[in-house]
Amino acid sequence: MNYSIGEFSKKCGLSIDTLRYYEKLEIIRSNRDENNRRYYTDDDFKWASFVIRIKKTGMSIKNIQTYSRLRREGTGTVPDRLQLLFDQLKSLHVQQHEIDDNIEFVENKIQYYTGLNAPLENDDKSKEV
Amino acid sequence: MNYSIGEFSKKCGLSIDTLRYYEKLEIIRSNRDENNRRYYTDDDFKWASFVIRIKKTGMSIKNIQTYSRLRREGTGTVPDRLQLLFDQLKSLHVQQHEIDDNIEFVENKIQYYTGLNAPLENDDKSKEV
DNA sequence: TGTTGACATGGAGTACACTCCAGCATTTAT
DNA sequence: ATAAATGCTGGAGTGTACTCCATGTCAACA
Repeated sequence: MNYSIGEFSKKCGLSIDTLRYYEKLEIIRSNRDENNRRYYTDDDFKWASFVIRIKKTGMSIKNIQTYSRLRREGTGTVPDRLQLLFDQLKSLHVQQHEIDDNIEFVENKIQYYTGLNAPLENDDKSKEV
Repeated sequence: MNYSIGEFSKKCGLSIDTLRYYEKLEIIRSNRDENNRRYYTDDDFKWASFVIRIKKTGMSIKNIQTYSRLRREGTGTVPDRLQLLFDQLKSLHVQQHEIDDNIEFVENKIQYYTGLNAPLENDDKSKEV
């Protein structure tokens, strides 16, 4: 099954402009028909789905670009790709702890404002934050 | 204790440019001496510390701007400020779940590549992502 | 007295990740 | 046959949150 850029855009959820942008960055490449129009295959869809999913994890476009290049270079680059994934995983674990901290902070602030706890900063209401 | 912008920058960790930028946005205001030079007080430092901390939770500059305005308007705006905090808390909980999902996804991908599990997508190694 | 050095302002530039547009070609529906 | 829709390219514009720069003022020190 082949898809025009419009069809593929609807299928994968990326805008037409984003697809062209990713192609310029060599992240999601397309094929061309006899009129120079892009078309995409089901394999392209699988790859696009992965790109979208890894992007959702917060991987930067630059790293996704690197990952895409490595993938094009073949199976010999699997260790390099794994490194990118490990880096991403590390970053996610860091974020996870930061989020926990942030939740604690905002909850404390809310408790301060709702008066369930003693004030956290000072007693001068005119200077409260 | 009063601080020049350079001293305050070192004390709070925001660059001089960022302090001036935040002042333009009316987030962290300064006082001026007889030569029109900014100076900051210890109360300003408390407020700046809060701004920096809430920013770390991912609150947008726009919402921090709103929060700052509400604070200037007095204690009557506490419910509005609480609303901003509750919104932020909600956003953090959403992020927390997304991060968990993302960690699961990346871990699975790593397991796929390290061959500890059956392939997750297809068996054609030439098409792997 | 002269030269640092910190500070002032307004405005331009940066990075990221798109998003939009002008101008043109081709395709599809009536 | 023609109008609307879809596609093409290169390049400009957007939003967020700063960051940098040119130019100028002012005070302190050698």
